[in-house]
Amino acid sequence: MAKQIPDIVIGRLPVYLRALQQMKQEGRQVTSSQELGERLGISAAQIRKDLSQFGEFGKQGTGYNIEYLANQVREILKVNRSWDVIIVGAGDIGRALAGYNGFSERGFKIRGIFDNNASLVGSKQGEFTISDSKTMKEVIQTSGIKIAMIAVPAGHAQQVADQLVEAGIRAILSYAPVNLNVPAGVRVQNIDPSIHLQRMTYYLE
Amino acid sequence: MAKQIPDIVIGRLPVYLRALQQMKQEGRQVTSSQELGERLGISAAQIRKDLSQFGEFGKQGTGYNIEYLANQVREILKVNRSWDVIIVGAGDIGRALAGYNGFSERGFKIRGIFDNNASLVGSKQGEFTISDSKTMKEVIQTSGIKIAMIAVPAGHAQQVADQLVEAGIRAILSYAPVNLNVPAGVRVQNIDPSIHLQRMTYYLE
DNA sequence: CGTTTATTGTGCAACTAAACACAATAGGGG
DNA sequence: CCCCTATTGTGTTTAGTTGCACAATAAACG
Repeated sequence: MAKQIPDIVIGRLPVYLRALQQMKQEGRQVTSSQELGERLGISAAQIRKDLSQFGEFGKQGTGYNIEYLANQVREILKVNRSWDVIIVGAGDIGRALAGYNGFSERGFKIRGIFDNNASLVGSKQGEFTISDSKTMKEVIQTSGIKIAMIAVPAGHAQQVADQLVEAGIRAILSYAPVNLNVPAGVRVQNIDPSIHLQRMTYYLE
Repeated sequence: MAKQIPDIVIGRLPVYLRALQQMKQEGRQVTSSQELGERLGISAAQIRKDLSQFGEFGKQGTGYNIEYLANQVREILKVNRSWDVIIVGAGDIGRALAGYNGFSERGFKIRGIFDNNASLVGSKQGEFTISDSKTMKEVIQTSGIKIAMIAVPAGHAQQVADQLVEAGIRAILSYAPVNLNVPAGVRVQNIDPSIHLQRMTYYLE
């Protein structure tokens, strides 16, 4: 088996990719580890070493072709294709996620939004109709969906996560401000604005 | 000067605090590094070592008093008081943030929401009235606000960040999917759902 | 009041990550 | 075609982080 890549390296690749996509949109053709590093506040050596884990993508003296490198990183991250995603919870956050058009160009397609509140089920939310949570499992399994975003109140999140995992979900992005416990093999990422803010207050004043 | 605490340790403290607050709400009085670690998927030794950077908060044989430890962590993170925060951008995300009641019990108070779209200015958003971005600087300076959340389109985020920093903001939580460049002494945290999702797809399939 | 159990705080060892520094070399200019 | 400049990929070194293991000790129990 190939050498195990550190997760911290994987975590930086999406940031590199976002910067490359932006450079491309600016009409740029090539860049260097140094320029990329300056934009991102990361050392050039680290960028080179991260990329070298996966192959040789640059040219000495010249740097990296932006489009080529972006495609290589997409391939590494497996976002050179489109992943189906569902949203659970049609409150403010769920609806904001459903209305966000940034997913498609980054490798994701929203396939549905679910809620267990009967008064919301059936109503339109942008291009989506809110579905009953009871139908979630069937949708996940018939479409083979592997990724879900949880946007339900903290008190329901663990129960929702359990249902999702049981239905076959393998990656969860949770907006609920609680720690989720999931079996090995299921990945979880958390977004909790208070946590992010508290991480900065230590340094203030 | 006291020993420099690693940022990675600071980053775990809010997670510990959230778990402690939850335990308290469950009516619990004491816990141990082991129990906390199991809940959070972190080794007990790491939790003990992290906390030991700041003092001795536990009792051998017994563990930690939950309320006491939570208060100590709040003090370390400087969230044993309330920080004023403003929101810039009154789109879906800005409005969801304005309507979220989770901030107050975690040390933050939303002081205003700003947008430069004249057709939004003046309209009510929950308990807040959307203000014109032109008035932002004055509000920041007269109230001495240090923290802002950016929820504007990617193309405007850098410019908004520049204005905020110039007005005196020292910590920014950005929901815009771009890298912000800020001077030393200003902290930035980014929330970009695509980045979080792309960090997981590597491990799928 | 001694024994047992649980659990902390920490020195040290092991591991992981970042930075340094340089040989190799692509491409441009004369 | 040779020299110069820019820049990669990587071996080595340095720095940072985590885990191990245990002495110290608090509390419970008989």
